[in-house]
Amino acid sequence: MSTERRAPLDRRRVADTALRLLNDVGLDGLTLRAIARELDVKAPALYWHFKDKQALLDEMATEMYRRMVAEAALDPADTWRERLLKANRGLRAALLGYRDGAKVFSGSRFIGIEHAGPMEDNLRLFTAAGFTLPQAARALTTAYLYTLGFVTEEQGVHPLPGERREGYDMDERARLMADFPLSAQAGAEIFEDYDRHFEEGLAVVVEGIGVRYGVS
Amino acid sequence: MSTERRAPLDRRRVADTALRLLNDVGLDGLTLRAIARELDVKAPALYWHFKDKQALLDEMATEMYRRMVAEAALDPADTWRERLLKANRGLRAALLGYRDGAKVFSGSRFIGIEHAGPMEDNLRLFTAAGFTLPQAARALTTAYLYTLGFVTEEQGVHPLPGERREGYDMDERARLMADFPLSAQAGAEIFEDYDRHFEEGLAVVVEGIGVRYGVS
DNA sequence: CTTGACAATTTAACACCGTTAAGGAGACGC
DNA sequence: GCGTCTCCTTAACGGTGTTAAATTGTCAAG
Repeated sequence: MSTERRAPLDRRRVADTALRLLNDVGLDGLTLRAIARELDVKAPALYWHFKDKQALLDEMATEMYRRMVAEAALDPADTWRERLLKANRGLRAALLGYRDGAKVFSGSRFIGIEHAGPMEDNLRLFTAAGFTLPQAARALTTAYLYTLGFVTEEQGVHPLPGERREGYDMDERARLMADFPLSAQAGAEIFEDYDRHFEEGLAVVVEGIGVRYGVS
Repeated sequence: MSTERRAPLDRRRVADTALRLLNDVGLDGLTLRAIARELDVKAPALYWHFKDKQALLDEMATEMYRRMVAEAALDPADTWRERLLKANRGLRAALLGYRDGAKVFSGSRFIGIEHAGPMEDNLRLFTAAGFTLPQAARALTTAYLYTLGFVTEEQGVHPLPGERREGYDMDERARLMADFPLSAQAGAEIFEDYDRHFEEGLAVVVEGIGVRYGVS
């Protein structure tokens, strides 16, 4: 008689399912009822594991971070430049892995202290390379904020890699911009090849860090 | 008998009222019913002027932009460095002027082409300074994305200048971080003096642009 | 004047949302 | 066999964005 009882939920499993669902329905469609349905459970059951929806989103962001660090094995022999590039490329890739990933990430806070380990590694590497601690913190944060801003805008245009959001009619745009030739030309380029543009901006930031803090 | 009829609404007045209300109630509290109440009108009336709530938010973002450019009179004699600094300081100040300003701004799109004028000015100034057009576009965008990322995070901690959001208990943080001395020390500094940190990161970006594109 | 068209708004309703309160089923120690 | 604790369900509440239909005021044409 199939008295098999489903294993009880836990925070990680809920967050995992919610992250999977996120790619189908987006942040707007990510309702507690939809998540619960996916878990074969009713919505209020989630309140046993999370005090409110924000707590669930926090767990999701934390889970995203866990997967990110699990994927990018940091090489202790990295130069600070390599580390900065790898970390921010990895961050972008992780965020792009989920629809509205950047919004979820930047709208939430990590639970626990799991982020402190990699952070400590990075700070140690940077201070060893000649940065003072405040400089190291500023360098890492500045690059982090650039990446977050970049992906947030990117996902406004490309909800998932490959997909393009409606409302970006390039032909109409060109017509409206007739009186602004530079903007028209620049804009046409800006909305394409995000990979290259990300690298370009990241290189600018890295270069700026090296120059401003006198570290090579 | 006071047959005075209220002047009919228009998009700008609605956006203006909504922006004023935003500072009181935040993005979550900014409901159509609340905006309508403020305008002495019922919620569905707003649908005569906007096709949906996102269209209203787009108008709000556009209005924010209008006020920003109105405030920062651009000097055509600026060097590209001065222009980049002024523009991004102005952007940050404008976003900080509204609770959740960065979220509203980056979650919306401009209506019309009002942003093309200043953009054209900037591109002209940069190309005249020796940048190629793609370089100019990348330089401006990179700084813009840094600023947007910065203020987004900043407003996560300080909803309005001066106010501090709950849930950032620094003492408890210090205790949890006992095993990560560098992170603990860096974090303590990161969460303070946003003005200085913004300038620091912006200087890094500007410096990087100058070096990478070989313009001084 | 009356009539009709049009703009701007209200009233009423819908489906859905996050969240809470109360209770029930099963497992476990005493 | 009984109480306790965990985990979940059922039912409900107030609030949300949004739509359809009816209503009011304005103004031009006949």
